[in-house]
Amino acid sequence: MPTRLTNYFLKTLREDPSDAEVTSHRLLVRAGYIRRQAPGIFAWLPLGLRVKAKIEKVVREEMSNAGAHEVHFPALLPKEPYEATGRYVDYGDGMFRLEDRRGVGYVLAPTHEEVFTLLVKDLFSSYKDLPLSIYQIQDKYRDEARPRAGLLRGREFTMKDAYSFDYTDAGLDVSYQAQRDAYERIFTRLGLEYVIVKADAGAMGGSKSEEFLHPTPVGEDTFVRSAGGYAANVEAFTTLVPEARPVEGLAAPTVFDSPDTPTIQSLVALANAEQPRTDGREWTAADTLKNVVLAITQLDGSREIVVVGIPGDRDADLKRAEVAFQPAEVEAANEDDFRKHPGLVKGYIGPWAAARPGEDTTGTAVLGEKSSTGIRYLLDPRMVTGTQWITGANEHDRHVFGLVAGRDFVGDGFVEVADVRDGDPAPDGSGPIETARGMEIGHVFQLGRKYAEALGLKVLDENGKLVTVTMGSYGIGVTRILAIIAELNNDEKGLIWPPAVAPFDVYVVATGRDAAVYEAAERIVADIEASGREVLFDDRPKVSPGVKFGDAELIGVPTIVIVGRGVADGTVELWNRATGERTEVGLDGVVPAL
RNA sequence: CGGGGCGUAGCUCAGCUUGGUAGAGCGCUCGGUUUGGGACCGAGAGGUCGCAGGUUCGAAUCCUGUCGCCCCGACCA
Repeated sequence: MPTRLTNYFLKTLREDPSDAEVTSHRLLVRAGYIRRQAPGIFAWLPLGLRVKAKIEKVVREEMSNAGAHEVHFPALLPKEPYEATGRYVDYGDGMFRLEDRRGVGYVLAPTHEEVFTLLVKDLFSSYKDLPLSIYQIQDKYRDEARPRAGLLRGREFTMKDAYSFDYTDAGLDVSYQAQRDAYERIFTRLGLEYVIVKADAGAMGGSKSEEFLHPTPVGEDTFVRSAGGYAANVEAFTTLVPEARPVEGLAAPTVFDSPDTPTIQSLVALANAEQPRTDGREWTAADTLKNVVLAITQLDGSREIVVVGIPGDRDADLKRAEVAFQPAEVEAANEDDFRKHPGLVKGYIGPWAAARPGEDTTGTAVLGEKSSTGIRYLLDPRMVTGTQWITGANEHDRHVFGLVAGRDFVGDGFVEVADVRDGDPAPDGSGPIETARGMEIGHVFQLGRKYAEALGLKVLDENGKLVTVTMGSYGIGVTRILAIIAELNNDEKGLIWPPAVAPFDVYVVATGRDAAVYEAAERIVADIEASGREVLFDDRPKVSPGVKFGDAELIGVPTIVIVGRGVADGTVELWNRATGERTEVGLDGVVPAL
């Protein structure tokens, strides 16, 4: 049966909804695909549900090709499994938690690793049962601090999440690769440009992780790539570490007066005036060591002050810092923190100080484990042994020249906190990188044994030994993909769906009030349906042609058939929504022309 | 959580500065005309002006509080 507009649940809006800003949100609401229920939560209307189903169909076919089997879990789950893996706490405010009438705790699942693991544990106990890949397409819940941009970042969203179970690392590699390949096929079929980047495993835990990012200026992720093929999320980017250099023969550090040097620039200018280099080049900000004081708050609420040393020409990137210190929260130290640590002379912080302030050039460590302050000191990876730096002398209006890493100061370790720039070298030697923005549309993880360990998922191997299963988890944001496709395919008149995901194949418009037109339209609709295509039929009487054409364009079905004044001459028009091209065909010529 | 904006009819908004008991366009209902680009005429239905308190003879309008929504930032697998 054709879907007729006279009895469809659809109402288009003439004006943009006032609460929608981004294009996809605006058009999906205006064209009657979705309706907002609460911030970041949407109802799906018949048209929207159809598009969602088309995307899910592609995902299901490729999951099947990858050997994964579909299951379905509740979204409402007991909290215990999440407590067992620590995520009940680790997830923080991002997880919806609730209680039943007896006070028993539940969660609305943000992802389903725990319950998939427990289900496999329930049923499988032998290596002969593995490998196994199972998935579901289910709504996920995350209490986002600020949902925005309609479907692009909601609190409820549909996700395909797959999980693989292996008993060897090699097996996990194979399962991981199968999902990764499936993702490439899915995004290709959906016509979505993507970049696969090295990612940070984040709260999911585990080791190897890659993200599929759709490059777009409005994306929330920054990633880097080199011409030589390196690609990584900026949070997972690692610095190319220079070779250590010999310390022998390097001059001792010298302390100098440096009044009125509140900025790195003013310090560099002073350095060039006071102690110009002898090798012909000038001092630059990259020769200075900037010591940034961070406050790290662990999940249990304890607060620690950490100093990170980075090249003076760079800023600390708090997102990268969050990754480096996760799951702790990171912020810049406040005045209170400085009061509690008088050993840090604000504005003149350095890892080293002259033994007798204001005088000699023998010194002592100020930062790091065996230092006077005992404050943890982490260094940028570029600060290898033998590099020399200009930095604060821990005295007001005093700096120090020629402080040698590995000799005058030693960090408690290295940390990737400095910001990443266009032109930085890729860590694999594939050349300079450039940065770009992207929106995460898929993520593949090798979880390893974290979840199986925590929940006790073990199987007997060939030797009768109990081994812990190793897992992968693989997510695709179905509703986010839908929004991105809408974002990419539209014009000032409305949506323009790619055929693979369009809610219908053909949109038939009957115009005029001649009964013969409607009879002809009925026959054409029946013909098209008989050819196996889905038809949305605008059979509304008493609606003017302008309204009908406007709705057809807004809704965005790829092919529109106009049955109207041409019927008298035995013709109708085929209208290509994407190109705007219209062609006349005979009444019986519609199906062959499609 | 910080900054900004907004809550008035189903939708998009005006009215608020200067207090006098609520409007427009679209949509909806009925009758008629119209039918290839969001038609027209006529008659209607529809609103505790987010909520609570206060000032006042009188509050959509002024004051206080509160709730909600949107945007930017922080945050976010």
